[in-house]
Amino acid sequence: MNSFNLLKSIAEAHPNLRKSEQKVADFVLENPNEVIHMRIVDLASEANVSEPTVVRFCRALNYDGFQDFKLTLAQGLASNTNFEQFSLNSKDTVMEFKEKIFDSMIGNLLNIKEQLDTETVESAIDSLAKARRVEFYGFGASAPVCTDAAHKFHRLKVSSTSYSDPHMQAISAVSLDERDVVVAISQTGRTKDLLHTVKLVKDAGTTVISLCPSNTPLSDAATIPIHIDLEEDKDLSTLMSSRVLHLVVIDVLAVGVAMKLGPGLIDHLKTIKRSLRSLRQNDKRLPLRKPSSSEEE
Amino acid sequence: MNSFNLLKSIAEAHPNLRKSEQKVADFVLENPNEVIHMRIVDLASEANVSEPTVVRFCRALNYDGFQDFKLTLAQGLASNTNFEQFSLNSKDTVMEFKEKIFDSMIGNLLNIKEQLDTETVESAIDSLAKARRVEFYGFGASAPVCTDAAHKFHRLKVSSTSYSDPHMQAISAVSLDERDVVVAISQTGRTKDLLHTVKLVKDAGTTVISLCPSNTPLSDAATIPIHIDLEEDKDLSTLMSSRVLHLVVIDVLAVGVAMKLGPGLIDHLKTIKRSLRSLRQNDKRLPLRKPSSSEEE
DNA sequence: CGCTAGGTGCATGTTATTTTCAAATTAAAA
DNA sequence: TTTTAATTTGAAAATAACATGCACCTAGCG
Repeated sequence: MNSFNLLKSIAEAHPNLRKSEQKVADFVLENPNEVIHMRIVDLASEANVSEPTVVRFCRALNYDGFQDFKLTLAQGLASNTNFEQFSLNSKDTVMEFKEKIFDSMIGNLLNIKEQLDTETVESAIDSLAKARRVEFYGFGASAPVCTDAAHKFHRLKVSSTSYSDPHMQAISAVSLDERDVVVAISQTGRTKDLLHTVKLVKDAGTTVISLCPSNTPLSDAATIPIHIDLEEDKDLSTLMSSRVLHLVVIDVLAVGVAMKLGPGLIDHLKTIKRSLRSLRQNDKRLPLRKPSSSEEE
Repeated sequence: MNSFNLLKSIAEAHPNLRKSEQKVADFVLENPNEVIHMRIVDLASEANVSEPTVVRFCRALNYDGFQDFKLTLAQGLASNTNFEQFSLNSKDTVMEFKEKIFDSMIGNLLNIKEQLDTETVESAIDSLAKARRVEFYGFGASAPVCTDAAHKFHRLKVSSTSYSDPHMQAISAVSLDERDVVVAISQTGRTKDLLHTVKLVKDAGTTVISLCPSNTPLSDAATIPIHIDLEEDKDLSTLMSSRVLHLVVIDVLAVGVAMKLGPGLIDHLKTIKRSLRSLRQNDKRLPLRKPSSSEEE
């Protein structure tokens, strides 16, 4: 992902560059799309510097040379289909904010994909796979995430429930012990009631996996903290993205558990849909549909 | 997007190429990521052909020369970070399936972003903005989506509820009329109970927005059908993606409604978090945190 | 069997990139 | 202010990469 931020990193490095190198930097920042088709001579003359300076500029940014730089730039521009944070203007058309919302979602997914620590996820999967019971706790916007998670783990034949009521959580919490696992989900990592419940279950020796930003009370309290750090909230981005990110991370956990418990289970996720088929309405006039491409509602 | 299909187009052109050019093609197809950092000499020797052949190969594919080809290839690879459908092998490492799950999610988002019909979305937003009450109906995996949606619309001061119990749906359904809107969410578009409820509310003149695949009974029954068609289910992809896609589409609707009801509401989505602050735990030893970057749970 | 056309690689020419080194500029000290 | 050292910059040469012309080879056809 170093290419992803190339332009940004040029801008950052800008002050540390030499005067004539800055000229190059300026030109590149202004016309990145031209640059990738330019030869070093062209770029040098356009930026009013000599060719060696261009090379030095590339080296200063830790590239092997001009070619390497150009290649990386090209990649950056291609991948960088601005999956950036968005900010909504009240005069955006539907088309525009639709794009913005999707792009920012995608950008956040890309970030978390990079960020997600594999080892932490592995140990989370381990403990989930061994658990006697799994409970998901979360409030507000995280409540539906918990429901969904419990639903998913159920299919893996893992005994699981979700609670978004602090009393229910507390009641359930005291019945858990070291054989169980709690997954605490929070966008803030600072919800008092959730922290309270987590303290309860930790006292009983239960493993607590957290899904929340790092350096938060919840993250600190968890046995296995999975950090979900979004970029600073530009507008509504955080609001919308976190729950989706939580869902996707839970998908990763679920698949991991499924694979651990036996390859058959992966199929089990799929086969359940058959038992649900009777709940479905087939098209009346059409011949029988091809094996449905869908699954449980 | 011509770069997007570069590898594919090489494969297509393959039979039309000369024998030695095919050797080049084969090598490129097998090691695209190496190629972009190779010099023409390396590629030539790796593919066991001469350098001119490599150039001819590039020309045959309508590029100016080797450089041009390499650049385009690099771009293609960058954008094309195979956001393709995945298929899980039971021997995948955590790292591997993590990537697969995220990539397939991103791929699906990109697809739906393209696919989502702006006009349909606009009219959905219109009716939602005018509605007296909005109700979200869905079962199984779609139930949490409904809860989340209701939650979100609540913040827009739109009176909304979600039901994932067929009886509750039916009871509530008969109380609606043409001033109300129902959003029916389904991954299959064929859930009998949901179809039944939809029939009830349609009889009362209520607008029904559906989120489900096209050409399904639900989609046909809806007043405003929003089509969510995923690629044929490769493994678990559909299973995991649809609910996330539904959530994101609902985000789009919610933002649209917020913008329609008045720009203040966009802020309202954000300001609610203040009222929730008291539910949070601040770090005990640290000075007061900077204005929290988070929001309601 | 020989001829022709298309395909291939060698060797060379051309162009682009990198390095070297000296000039110039700037900063620092006297 | 002048001198000196250090850093920055560009000119030119060297190197490496790429493209092209041409000759050779192979295969297909008469």
